[in-house]
Amino acid sequence: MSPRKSAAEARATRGRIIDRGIAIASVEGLEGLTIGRLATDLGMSKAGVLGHFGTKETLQLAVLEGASAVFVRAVWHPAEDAAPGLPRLRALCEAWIGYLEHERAVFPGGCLFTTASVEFDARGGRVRDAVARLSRVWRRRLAAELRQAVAAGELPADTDPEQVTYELVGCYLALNQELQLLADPEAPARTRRALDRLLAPAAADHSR
Amino acid sequence: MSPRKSAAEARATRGRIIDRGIAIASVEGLEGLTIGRLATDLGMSKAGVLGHFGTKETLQLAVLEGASAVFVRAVWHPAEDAAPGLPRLRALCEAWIGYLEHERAVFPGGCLFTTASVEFDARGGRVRDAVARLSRVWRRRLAAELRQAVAAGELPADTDPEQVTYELVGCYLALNQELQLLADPEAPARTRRALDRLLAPAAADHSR
DNA sequence: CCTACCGATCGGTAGG
DNA sequence: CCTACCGATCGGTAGG
Repeated sequence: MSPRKSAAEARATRGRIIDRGIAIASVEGLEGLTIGRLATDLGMSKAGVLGHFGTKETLQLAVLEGASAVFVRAVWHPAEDAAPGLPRLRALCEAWIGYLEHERAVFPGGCLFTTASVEFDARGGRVRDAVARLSRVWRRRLAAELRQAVAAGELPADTDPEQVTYELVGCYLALNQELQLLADPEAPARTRRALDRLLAPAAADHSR
Repeated sequence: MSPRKSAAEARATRGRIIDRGIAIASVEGLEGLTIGRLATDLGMSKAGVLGHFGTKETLQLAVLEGASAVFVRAVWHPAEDAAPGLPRLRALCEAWIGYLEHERAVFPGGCLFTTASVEFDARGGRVRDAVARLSRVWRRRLAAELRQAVAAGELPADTDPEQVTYELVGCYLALNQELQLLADPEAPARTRRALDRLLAPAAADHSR
């Protein structure tokens, strides 16, 4: 017997559903993502789409997980080769700008985490919990890298990692808004200027 | 004949619809705001609700306008008495924090403009245009006040008003996220620390 | 993976 | 402002 193709094919179909779901949810939100729309886009029946997930909530969680993988690939992986501390922080922040500016094919409506964060921030449920968890994980990553930069003497000793993390997140929320809502081409340059100040090396601290 | 009450009553009903609509849209978004939900909440029929607006889009625009009036009353009016320039900027920013932190009765799901901005940033149409316009008006207000503070020598002469406006907006987007999604009680304090740096008086520029 | 179907709800209209 | 209704679409199920 040749190996059954159905299991691998099912996995491939599931991947196609998730990729399309990410694109739709980026524009319409995770609630605006409907099973009927997915089925039409993919040339499938609604039951065929839903069969892979069972419920819409499970589909939403799978789409969120898929988007997380995209974020890791686009922002985290390119920075992994940089030295820990400030060099890696700068690499992460530059990749983060590129992710918001250029991943239009994957996220035509902008960063799905920003969309989902605002969409679910006043609700309960597993999707909201997953969004909050991903947000906390990313903030902890940034704070850990900031602590390492402080310990290495690359950032001023009185730097508050949580404070800088908060300001970094704010910069990227503003960048997403200027790119998506206001279509302002100067937004990436403004983000880089803000980063230059937030991540100014310790040696330059008293000179500005 | 006594003056007809119906016109005044109709206006009062319209106001009740908008107030309830703001609260619902703050949680569910302007698309998630449905005429049926509004009718149920207000003990009216769907046709009775829709009759005041004609279409859902007009209802959404009216709710947005109502939210704008709330924002002006909560953030702009309290700062009007402050002196132009840096004092008014600081008053605006402090009222802005209070607006996000305490207006839970009006906006149980957080700032409606943040919600609507993300919800419509990948769409076309009149609602998206209105959201973008309100966002631009507020940014211009902040930039004008910043220019005045620079001209008065209250902020360093090399301050870029658009740059600081961008960073201010980012701070408040991050504050909204930390309050709504992460329920972090330290968020207002972090915002104030960021403001102290962004709006540091010119005289203190070389001392930090 | 499909067809065929379910009750609920959507925005909106007719007519009063 | 109401009742009564429209076609479309929602998430989900039965049965294959």
